[in-house]
Amino acid sequence: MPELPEVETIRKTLQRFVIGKTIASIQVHWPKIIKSPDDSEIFKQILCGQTIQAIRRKGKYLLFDLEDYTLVSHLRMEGKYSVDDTNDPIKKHTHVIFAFTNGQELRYNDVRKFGTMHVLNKGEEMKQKPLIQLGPDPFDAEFSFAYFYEKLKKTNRVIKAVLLDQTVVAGLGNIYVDETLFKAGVHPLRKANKLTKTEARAIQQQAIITLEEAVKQGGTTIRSYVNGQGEMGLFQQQLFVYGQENTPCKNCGKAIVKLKVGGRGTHVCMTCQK
DNA sequence: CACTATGTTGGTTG
DNA sequence: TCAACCAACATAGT
Repeated sequence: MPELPEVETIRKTLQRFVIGKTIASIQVHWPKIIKSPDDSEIFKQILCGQTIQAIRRKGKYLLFDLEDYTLVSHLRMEGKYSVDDTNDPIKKHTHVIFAFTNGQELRYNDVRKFGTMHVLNKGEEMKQKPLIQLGPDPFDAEFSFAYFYEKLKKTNRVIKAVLLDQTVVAGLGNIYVDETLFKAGVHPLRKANKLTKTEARAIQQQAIITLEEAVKQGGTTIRSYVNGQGEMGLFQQQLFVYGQENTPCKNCGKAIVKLKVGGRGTHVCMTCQK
C-alpha cells in the first residue's frame, strides 16, 4: 500500500533489473487493471518489442519510459512488482506479466486488484490523465512554501484532507500525513486556512523531511509492502503515531489516540498536536 | 459467521 | 466547494 517512499524504493530497486530489457510478450490475467488503451489486447500489441529505457516516479506513480510510449502504473493499496525467471512459479495474485527477450519477467501482483496501468504516447504523459491532475512532487522545487501556503489559504478543508489531496502535493498518504502532522505539532482537524504561517512552514518542512528519511529507510512495511526485490522497509521503526494507538507518545508520554478524519483512520497525540 | 479494518482513488449525492 | 458515503477487491483480525 505504497506512498511516495515505497514507490521510490520500488523504482530504485526495479530499475537495476529492467533497464535495457526488451518486452517479448505480455500476459494480462485481469484486464480491468489496464485503463488505457481501453482494450488490453491493444495494450499487449503496442508494448511488445519495446525496450525499457528508464523508470521515473511522480507522486505515487511509476513511469516506465519505453521507446515510443510511457507506461504509467499506480499500485494503489497492494500492488507489487517483481522480476522473476520465466520458470519461477506464478503467484496467486499475479495479474500482468511482461516477458523479456532474455528469459526474465517483470510481474505485477496485486491482491486487491485496485492498481491501474495507462499506456500513453511518449512525451504526452504529463499532459493527460492521470498525471495531469497531480500537484508537485514534494521533492520538486515547485513545492515551495509560497505555493503551499497559497493552497492552504484558499481552502476551508481540514489540513489532513488537504495533505491527502494529490492535486495539492503528490505522494503523501495516510501514514506520512499522520507522521508529518505529529512532527509539525498540528492537529489533523485544524482548518487549513486558519493555520499560522509558522505552522504551515512546519508542515511543509516536516513533510519533506519525513519522506526523505522514509526513502532512506526503504519505506514502511506494516503488513505487506515489499520493494522490487521482495525486501521490507524499515521506517515502521520510526513511526511516532501511525499504528501506535494506546501506546505512549514518544514525546510527552500520553497515549496516542485513533480517530476518523475524512473516513481515514487518524493517529494523534492530543497534547503534542494543537 | 458477521462485521470491521486496511498504506488509494474516483464517482455520486446532498 | 466539500463532506460523506460507496465502489473497486481480498484478506486478517475481533
